[in-house]
Amino acid sequence: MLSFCRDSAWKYLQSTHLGGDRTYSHYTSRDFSSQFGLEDFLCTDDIPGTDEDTDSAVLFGTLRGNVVGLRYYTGVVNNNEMVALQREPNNLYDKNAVKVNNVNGNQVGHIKKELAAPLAYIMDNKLAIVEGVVPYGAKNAFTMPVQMSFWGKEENKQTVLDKLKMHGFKLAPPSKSNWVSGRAGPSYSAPGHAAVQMTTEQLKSEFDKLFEDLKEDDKTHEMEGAEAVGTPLLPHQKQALAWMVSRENSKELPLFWEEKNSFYYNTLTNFAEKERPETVLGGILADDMGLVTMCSALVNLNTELLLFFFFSVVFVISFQNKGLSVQSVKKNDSEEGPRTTLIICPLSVLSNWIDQFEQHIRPDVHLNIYVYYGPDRSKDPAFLSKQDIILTTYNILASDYGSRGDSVLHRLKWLRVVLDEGHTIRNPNAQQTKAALNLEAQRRWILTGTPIQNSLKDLWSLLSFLKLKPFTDREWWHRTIQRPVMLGEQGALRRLQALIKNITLRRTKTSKIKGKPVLELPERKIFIQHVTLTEEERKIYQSVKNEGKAAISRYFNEGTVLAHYADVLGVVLRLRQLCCHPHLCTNTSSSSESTPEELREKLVNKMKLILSSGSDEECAICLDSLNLPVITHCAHVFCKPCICEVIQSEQPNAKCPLCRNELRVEHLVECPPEESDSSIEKKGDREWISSSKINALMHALIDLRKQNPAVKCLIVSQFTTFLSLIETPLKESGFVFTRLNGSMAQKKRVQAIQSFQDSQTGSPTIMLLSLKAGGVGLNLTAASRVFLMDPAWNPAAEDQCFDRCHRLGQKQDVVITKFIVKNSVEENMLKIQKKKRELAAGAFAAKKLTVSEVKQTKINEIKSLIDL
DNA sequence: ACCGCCGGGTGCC
DNA sequence: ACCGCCGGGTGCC
Repeated sequence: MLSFCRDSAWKYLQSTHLGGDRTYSHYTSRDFSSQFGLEDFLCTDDIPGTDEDTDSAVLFGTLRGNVVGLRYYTGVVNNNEMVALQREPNNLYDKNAVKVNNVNGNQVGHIKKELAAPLAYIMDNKLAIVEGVVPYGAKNAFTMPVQMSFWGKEENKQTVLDKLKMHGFKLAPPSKSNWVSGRAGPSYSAPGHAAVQMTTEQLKSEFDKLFEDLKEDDKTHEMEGAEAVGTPLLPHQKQALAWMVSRENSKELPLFWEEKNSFYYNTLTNFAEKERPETVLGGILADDMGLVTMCSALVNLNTELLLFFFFSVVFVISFQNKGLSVQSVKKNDSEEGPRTTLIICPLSVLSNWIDQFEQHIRPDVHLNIYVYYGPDRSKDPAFLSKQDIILTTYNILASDYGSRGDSVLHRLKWLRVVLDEGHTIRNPNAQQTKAALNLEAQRRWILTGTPIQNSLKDLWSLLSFLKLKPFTDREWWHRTIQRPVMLGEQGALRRLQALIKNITLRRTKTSKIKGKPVLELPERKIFIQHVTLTEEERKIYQSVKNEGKAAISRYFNEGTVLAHYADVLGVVLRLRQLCCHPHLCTNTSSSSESTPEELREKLVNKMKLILSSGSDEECAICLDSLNLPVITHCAHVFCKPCICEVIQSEQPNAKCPLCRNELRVEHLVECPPEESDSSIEKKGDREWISSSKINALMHALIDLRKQNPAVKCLIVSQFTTFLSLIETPLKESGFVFTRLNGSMAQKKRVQAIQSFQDSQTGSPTIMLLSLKAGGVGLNLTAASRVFLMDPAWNPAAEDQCFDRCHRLGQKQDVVITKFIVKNSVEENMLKIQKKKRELAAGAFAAKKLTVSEVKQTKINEIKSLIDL
């Protein structure tokens, strides 16, 4: 049965993404490659052995032990209730102490010391995860039994068994009845009622269906927009609105809770308490139309909701009351409780929210909207709590939260917190996630196009944010849902489905309302235009390629390819740059030993290369854009706060999350004060030359202008310096253009977007856009042509970029041109992309890969990239 | 009796 | 704890 774990469906579910673990040491080559934007190309499933992932755990066996000292603690349990075992190394009486807590986190007792001794060793060395259930005797006065399950990696099994044996304990071998079910006890997994395992296909298809259109009445019911909303709502918006309003007014017990003789029981953990578990007022809006329309639609929806609560009347009344006006607002002022909605979004979407509020709220309705952003942001709680809406970004939230967690945003209580692009918080260890989870709010919403990106694990932070008991604690989520689902238990999958259904609204591009598609968009066509390098360009390309090839061949011969990954990717990066323009490739070939100052400079250069390549500006720890980037001696770039936290928590022997090299705070090199403009100018000092790609682009642009001078274009590249180089011929040919970079200040961004979207003659017809400059929300519908100057590793990133103009509001067909250099790494990238797409879309029958096979795949991909 | 046995005091880690 | 364990009291039959 366990062999199931190793097949592909399991892999699919367990994902290649980072997920919830306690240590940083499981960061794998995937994150490593993400520094170079290769994350989706290399198919880097976690390499076993570097991964502390609990999902790869198997059940070693079970053991009956005793909980003692019950009379000293207030925590109570029920028979068959799950309990948590927690190490208490600072216990005065026994450094091996292991606490036993109930689901609510209240201490029930301790594990008897004889057993605690081996347990402490096992837990401290992370040899196994130990989980407990109290089978009976819950009402005992002094001691009670506890049935323990030991889960861990196969290779640790023997150590665990030996350690226990040394202390005279022996695990009962795993048997079906006690491992299949994630449930707490026999009352829920009666023998003979054992869970049915699903086939790979079933599991995959069930998982895909998790977020499919839900046909319940409460989700197809429509609701009219508030009077205060200036624009009429589309049917799917009305639906969503109705659903959201019903969620915010819900009086229902949360899922998996039952009321039983004046107690509230959790059916997953068998936990019971007198206090009613809080109803989750909110949920997840997971419209994948998001990529096209959802920003505007959701903002619209949220405006409604905000207004709805703002006016503090039942929605139905508010739209019946045609005379709704500012007076109603006043009424709210006297009421108790928080009145402010806090919206957190990526910086790239911030201006969209502002725009949308401006566009959709009737001008005579006054809302206090404050953008909590920038160095001068007000930190006056009195002022902030008077706002109706506060907009801020994840980075601001996280940096305010800092290490002490006492920011003004965290001191205030909110009427509502809305997380836009909610998957931003999928990494439980990220500072942004921690900061978001610690906000106090009455109502909580998550907007995301991708609720589960790759893994069930991604869901935990979201549920935790929603304060869905008992999942706020990762252990209960893992024990009751995540692991049982991974193990293919049908009951668990049903529970998960019920849960998702209960709290999410999802419509897809293909969703229909009353037989009509929710959304109709103009066509989108993609053309690939091949570019041939000039002889001179080809010479340079070939020489760099040969040099790189030689180095990589050497690594192959030495068998150290994976160890030299950074260098390999560096070669690939340089080749990609050379396809665009010879000046992009600033040679950073590493030479032998050097002085600390030289080393420092080299590191700074390397960091700048990574930052300016535009290919990826993510920190592998928080998975978000780099905040105060620093580079380690092993040449990996992280947010300073993120890496400092890692170093802090792993003291004294902190290791790089990416390569496990030794790390020290004093070795971190910071990015010197921004001189991006001057560095561009420096490059400008170099005499400008064109390139084949630029020629191809200019040719197309001039042609287009002849046909229709009003057509607007996006010129997209991952390399911001390339965009700078393109500026010169644009100016020469008299194009009016604007530009949007990831690094631009908010004000400038807004300006750039507004001027581009403007339809007046004389407004810019071209926008230079860095591939990842904008989040999902960025609205550039003025453009109907896109020129993608260089292929992205991640086809999804390309699609997301195209969707910035191919979205609601686009009236014309969108034509996309991808420039691809013939006989180059770019063509190989396309091939690999295609292969990957087919693999993802096709049958899910791909065989399980062994460690060596995974490595071989990677090596093959490197080979095919540089024609080895 | 450097034992056994009795029965009171006592009780997590 | 209606247990175990500890350590003091005690001691032929």
